[in-house]
Amino acid sequence: MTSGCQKLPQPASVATVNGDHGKRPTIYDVAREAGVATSTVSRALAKPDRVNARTREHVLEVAKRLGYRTNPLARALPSGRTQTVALFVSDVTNPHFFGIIRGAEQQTRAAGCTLILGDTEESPDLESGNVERLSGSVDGFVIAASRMSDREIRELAGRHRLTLISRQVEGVPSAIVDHEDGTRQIIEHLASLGHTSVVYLAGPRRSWLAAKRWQVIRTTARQFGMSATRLGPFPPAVRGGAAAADAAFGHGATAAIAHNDLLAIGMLRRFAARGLRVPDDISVVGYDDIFGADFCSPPLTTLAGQFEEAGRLAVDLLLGSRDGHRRSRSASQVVLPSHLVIRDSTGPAPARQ
Amino acid sequence: MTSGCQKLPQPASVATVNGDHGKRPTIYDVAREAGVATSTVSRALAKPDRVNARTREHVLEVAKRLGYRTNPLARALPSGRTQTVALFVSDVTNPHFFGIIRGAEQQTRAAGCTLILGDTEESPDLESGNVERLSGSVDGFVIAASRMSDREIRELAGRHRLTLISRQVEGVPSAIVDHEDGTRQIIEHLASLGHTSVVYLAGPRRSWLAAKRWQVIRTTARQFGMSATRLGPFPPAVRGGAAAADAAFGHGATAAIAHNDLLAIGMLRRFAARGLRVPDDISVVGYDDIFGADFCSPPLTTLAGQFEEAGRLAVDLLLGSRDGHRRSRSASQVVLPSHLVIRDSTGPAPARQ
DNA sequence: TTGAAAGCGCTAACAG
DNA sequence: CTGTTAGCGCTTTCAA
Repeated sequence: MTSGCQKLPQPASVATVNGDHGKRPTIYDVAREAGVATSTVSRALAKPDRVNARTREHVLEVAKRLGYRTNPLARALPSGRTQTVALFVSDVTNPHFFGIIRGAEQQTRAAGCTLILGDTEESPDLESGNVERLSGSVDGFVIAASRMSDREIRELAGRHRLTLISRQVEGVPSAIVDHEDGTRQIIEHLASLGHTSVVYLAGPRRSWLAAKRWQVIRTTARQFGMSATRLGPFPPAVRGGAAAADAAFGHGATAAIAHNDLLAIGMLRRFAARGLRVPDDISVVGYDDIFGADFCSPPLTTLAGQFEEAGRLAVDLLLGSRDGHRRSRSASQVVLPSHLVIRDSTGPAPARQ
Repeated sequence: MTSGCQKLPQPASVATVNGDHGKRPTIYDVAREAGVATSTVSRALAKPDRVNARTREHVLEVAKRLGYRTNPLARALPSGRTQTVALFVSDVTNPHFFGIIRGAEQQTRAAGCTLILGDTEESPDLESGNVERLSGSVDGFVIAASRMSDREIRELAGRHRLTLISRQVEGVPSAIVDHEDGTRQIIEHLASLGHTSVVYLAGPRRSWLAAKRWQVIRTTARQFGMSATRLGPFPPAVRGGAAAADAAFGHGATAAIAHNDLLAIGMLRRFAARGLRVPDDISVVGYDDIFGADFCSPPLTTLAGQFEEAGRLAVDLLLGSRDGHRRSRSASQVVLPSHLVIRDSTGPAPARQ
């Protein structure tokens, strides 16, 4: 199973290009060439101000001449600091994570570190398994839309540096987009259009977001005198849309809130295929404002948020650049604003027949 | 600049959870506890068949009891093998790369390795810079849609293990989707619809694909008695579509081939905004069949390919699992089949006025 | 300010 | 089959 990574033929022309017998020069080579001790080379490279200016210049010059490149592994061994951060998402092909990935990548790079990306395929076991596997080669973890239980997360956070995206667990730093307030906005929007009955097409059973959203939909709907029903769970992907659409239609609601845009887009397609008009017959709302939400038919009303910023923040929290000073008792739980983007998939409730 | 990754506060309750003073047990701990030498522990872990069955059992049992986890850094230092592969894409937010990323991730994991993802932002310098930076922490590189020159790539391939996706360079292993034949299919399709004049909305100047495609469009169009014009370059993103659409319309062609689906979708939107009908007034074709190509308006005719497989293959080629035996003189250059997906954005050429 | 030397945790000869 | 002993390349006391 792990055999694939064993035999690695050398690059074709290694000897041709690299003069030094194909081996990278080490600080020993530099030290010898420069006539100083290895520790001096190490200092000149890592903490330039703790070395005489002239020797530093000299060492650096020699290092450059020899084409010296510091070996990150060797550097990491004593310190344990790998300058690497791992990001796990539940599905790399879900456009929802694009912004998160991009933001995390940017911030990681800005901090001089490297990002490792993992796909956990909606599986809590793959999440914890990956953490264990990479623990040791990574300085910390960012988990987006974790499917683990609060207990598992807290346990993991106790043993590893860990921050969360789109998930809140007490005592664990996190960055989320305000979907509670956002969900309220959705209900208000639907209420203002005269809808009195709404269904929520739920996401995965283990999704914390799905639970939270349903909770807010339920209580807010009640405030507005609307009936609310939860259907599902459905896979949070376009392919889940057919079943979701049929369920929503079967229920007879005039408005449907899908767990995410992928599901909503899938529903749109199914409605079209069945000859139902959106929003005339039924209104549809999604979450995330993903790529495509603006050009599907009809363009989707959806809750947008700063997910790229969430990615950046999560990395910041992990590396301590932002919350470093005020490390209060409770871990920082950042909530980013969200706003409802109203497009054409929502409209006035159809007149009661 | 690299300060962000320095100070890393320990996880909150490390002492609470971890009995051993918060330090991970090493093979020394296991060896002492098991009453054997460290080398025996090492063997029991790494090459189980080179150790007495009973001692192995014992060692493994002790290791588990102590919660031993092998330190990948320490393991990698002597061997230089990090069990890690880096994948660079020119833009992480381009859905085109989803399949590639997913395929590469899968195959890497299947080989017991870990994938590092990098965004090179369309910059050849970032590509080579990233390679240099990660060289040493990675066993090899996969670069998708490289913007480097052939010379640079060859030079890099000489010093590092490297495979390419969507790019062919002599002597460097690669996996591409057959866009030459695919482009031919596109032209044939347009010709069969009666189009006699086609424009190619070109991708980035440094894009090898863009150059290749134009070349095939040009020669094939001639064979079919069509006129072909290249316009651009345009940014290969939705936002590039407005300029591309205007240019295509201004040119007066009845068919437009966009460098990729992102650009094509952007064009579709611009045409709609300007009141032009697709395909009645102008036909539009894209490349990649990305997420969204099937539900934009109108759904896009585009060239589809097995990009996920390309991702898998590139990793395979890198790790040597597939081409290991037949390491012939010329590096393997795999070409995957492509096929034209005909949707509603192409139609009969408008009658000549 | 610089050098000598002892590791970081694991692997790989080389003996036994 | 198992133990001893060097390293891998870099950092880091501790002296000088």
